[in-house]
Amino acid sequence: MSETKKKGYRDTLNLPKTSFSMKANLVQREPQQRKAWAKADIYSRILEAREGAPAYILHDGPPYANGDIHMGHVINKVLKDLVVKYKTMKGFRSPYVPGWDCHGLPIEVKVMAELGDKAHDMDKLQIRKLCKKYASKYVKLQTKQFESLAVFGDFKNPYLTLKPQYEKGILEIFAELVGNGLVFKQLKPIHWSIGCETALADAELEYKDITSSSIYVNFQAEKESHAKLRELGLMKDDEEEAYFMIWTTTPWTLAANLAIAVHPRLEYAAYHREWNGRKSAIIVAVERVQHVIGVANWQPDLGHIDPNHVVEGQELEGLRYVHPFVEKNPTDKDAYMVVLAEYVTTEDGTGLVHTAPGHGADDYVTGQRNGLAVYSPVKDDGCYDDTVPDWLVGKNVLEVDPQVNDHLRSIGLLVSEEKMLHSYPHCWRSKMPVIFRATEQWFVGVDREIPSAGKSLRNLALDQIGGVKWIPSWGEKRIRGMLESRPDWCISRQRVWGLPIPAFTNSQGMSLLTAESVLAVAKHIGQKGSDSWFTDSPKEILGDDFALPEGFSWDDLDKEENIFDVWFESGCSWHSVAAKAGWDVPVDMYLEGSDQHRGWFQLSLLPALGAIQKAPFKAVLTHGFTVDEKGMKQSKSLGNYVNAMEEIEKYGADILRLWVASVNYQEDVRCSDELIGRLQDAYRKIRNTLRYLMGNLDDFEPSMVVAYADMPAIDRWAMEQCQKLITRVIEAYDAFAFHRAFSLIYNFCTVEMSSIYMDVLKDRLYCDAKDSHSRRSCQTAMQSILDAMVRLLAPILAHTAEEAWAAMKHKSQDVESVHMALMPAADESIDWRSEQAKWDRIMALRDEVLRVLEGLRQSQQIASNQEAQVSIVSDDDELISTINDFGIDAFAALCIVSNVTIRKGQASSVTARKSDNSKCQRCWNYFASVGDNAEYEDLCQRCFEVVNAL
RNA sequence: GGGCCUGUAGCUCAGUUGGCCAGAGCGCACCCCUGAUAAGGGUGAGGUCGUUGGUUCGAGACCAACCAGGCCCA
Repeated sequence: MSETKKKGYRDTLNLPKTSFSMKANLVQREPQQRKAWAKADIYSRILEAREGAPAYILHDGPPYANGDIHMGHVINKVLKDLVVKYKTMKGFRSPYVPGWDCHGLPIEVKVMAELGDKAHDMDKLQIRKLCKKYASKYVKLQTKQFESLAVFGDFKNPYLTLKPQYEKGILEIFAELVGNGLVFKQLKPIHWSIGCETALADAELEYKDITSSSIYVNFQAEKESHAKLRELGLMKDDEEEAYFMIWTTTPWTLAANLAIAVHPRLEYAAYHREWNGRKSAIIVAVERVQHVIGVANWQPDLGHIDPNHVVEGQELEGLRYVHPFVEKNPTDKDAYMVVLAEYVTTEDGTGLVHTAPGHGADDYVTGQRNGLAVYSPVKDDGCYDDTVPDWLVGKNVLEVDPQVNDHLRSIGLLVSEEKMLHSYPHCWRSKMPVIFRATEQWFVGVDREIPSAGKSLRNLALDQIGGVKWIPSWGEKRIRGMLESRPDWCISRQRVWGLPIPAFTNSQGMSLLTAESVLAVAKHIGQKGSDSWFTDSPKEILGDDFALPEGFSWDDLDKEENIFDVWFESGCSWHSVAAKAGWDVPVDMYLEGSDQHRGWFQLSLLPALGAIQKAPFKAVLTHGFTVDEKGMKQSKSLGNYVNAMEEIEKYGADILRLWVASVNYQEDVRCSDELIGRLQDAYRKIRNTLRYLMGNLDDFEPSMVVAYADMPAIDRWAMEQCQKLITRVIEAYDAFAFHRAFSLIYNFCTVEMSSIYMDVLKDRLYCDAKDSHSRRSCQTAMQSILDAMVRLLAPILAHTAEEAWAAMKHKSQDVESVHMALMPAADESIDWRSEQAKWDRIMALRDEVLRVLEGLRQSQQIASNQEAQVSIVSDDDELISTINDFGIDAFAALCIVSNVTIRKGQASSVTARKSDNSKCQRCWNYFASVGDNAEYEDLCQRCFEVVNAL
């Protein structure tokens, strides 16, 4: 036999042939695909294809229009796109309108920083114009970046919170809240950013560790309270001076101290001490005495408490003290007395809490309860006003602690000073520590009853979140906790880049803010945009025909200078976007990172409940954050930051999409270049599986289909596995468990297809006659599997599935894009469930055979499995009949060996050895029939027949 | 400090209401094929199930504490 003749048989084989290349070249190929999609306006075409179909609305939460996208955006947008693409393929009309949050501090701060000193010469409108330009720039940039991930959506008409029509929608909702009596103005301590000179929302705070001055200060009891103190046994001696000792980490707030709070049921006592000839009785909580002695560094033998004179806090109520350095009460209300508060603890401090109602949330509540003023002697810039002692006037409160401490020390009231490291809120933009400061702010009250609902916002929210589907389910617990404890929503900001709060005031300080006035403003701003608030007169804004309420006149009307919290703006998107697009509210799904329980989810819920008494969403899906490969927070400064665009440009969008689909997004997602790069292996396996299927279907036509019942058993097995795959993957998609869908498909490619079916099939596909029943049978199975797989993969591998769909010669549906196709449905007539046990036995025996063959290979007795013949002895009748039913030759083919025998015996065993037969030079099997035909003595009978017929 | 969440092989994931020696795929090591070839196949080695207690006849699964990490808040 000459070499040339040997090689000659190659041409008689049916080898794979396909235009679907093995190399993906994603980085080059994907942009072309996207260009083609854009040209065909795929997004619109898909929606047209679903005209009249039931809707599934995933309403986009607007990212902030600032900076390049990061891995968090990638996860978020890809997950959204997976949902939309899947629901579309399930037959829903699923429009996706992306949005951007365009107003707000980050942009304004950035613009101001870029302007530097020039900012002083510019008016609000000029600055707003630059802000708009800035936001628009990033909307454009991020649009490109999102589109490069193959996210399908109406990127030509996104929703932007700065658009007049969007702004109008916000004001319409605001009008509802005003009409329901939920909006009010109040002097209240709020988080104030000195750096940005504005109030901050909770969501705008970042907690960082800082070192503060922790001081213990004696407040001297007033003389008029001595009698009561003696009565309580807290003062014993006429020569004694009595003190209340407080502890604070914000010495600068002492200037605004108006009271001392004690817990009504905690025990307090006087610590009697004599030092330098002076006697003092220092009142502290009993539990804190030892601690105080420690920090004050007092010699224990110089003092004591009297265990017979321990009193409850409530007995101290009303006792008065002298402010350590403010000579005269600067407020018009009572001050400088002991009050009661439940929140006082003995975890730290002295059990007596310095209370400044203008500088703390708890303090404010306590102050209100006790008739104290909301005194906040700090100006916008963080400096004291002139109501404080001269030595403090004009000083910056963030720098003044040492001076306050020195002063207290000089007058002998500072007991102890130490440094303490603790977590403290900072402004997310200026990065400076935030202070609590009382200012006039607009609020949405969460505990005010809505007349039509008979419930407060808080109660409505708590009632309704149970009706929302939270994915994962603990989302409900999380938002419930937040709703239970959240304060009134401070919606005003003292900045320029945003939507103005549409209120007017007159010179008497009366506010004009009614549902009607807000709607009038809404109409104006809807036409002219929010810039018009700054340019137009109240009359122009409200309209000539607006009837001013009593007490107001056109010549005495000023426009409010505050703008809305951006969260209020984005929180109205369900109305400004969803409702206005004609979608049913509540929409089907909101999908964001888990931080949005406090952010967008909650701050969309509240306006919706306030306006329409309904939650804006039926389901809320949350995902975790990206962390580095060790599970640590990612940050640029730590150097564990993954640049999203670099990853996309390096690997291609489908790899990133595959990565997103492969991880369990409910937890934090570990992310690094290496981790993403590993998905290339999975991608290649999947791609090659598709390629192999396509390669062997080149000559297959729908007319050649073989009925399931007429198929050889192994083909039926493949069909069964395919139905199982479809069933499981659809289940996974329906549960939004994309990582399960991924792993099912990937394992199917690796095990059922590559390792088993496609390997086993080679002999039939390549060597059987081209149009033989056996070949057409497995091609039928392969066609069916390919068609199902491409569609199951389409939401994830958006580009690759499209490429495959285009390369397929035949497909189940006549649609131009795989993304318009419908998801496959399992064929219920194929009962894979009851066949499973049988196949498990067969495959287990196959595994055993393969192990034995590996032994032969290791000892160099065989190279390929085809060289072997196998003998199986079993004591298991059921197994023997299972194999015989399957067919002993079919089982040999399944193991890719040339011959298998099976017989009953006492002890079970699998043995193998090199075949006695000669090798067929065409199919490489070692069959007994090789040499039977004189014309082709190097062929087996099957190959002889095939070759002879050519 | 509080609320919510997470911690199973190097990686990504399974482990139903507690019950046989803890699974898969990838990766890795070794081997084979060269008619899926910048492919394909086989075998194998990898785990104190974060730690420590407890409940139970029996716990990766239940409880507690702790450790590590994340988000949100104070």
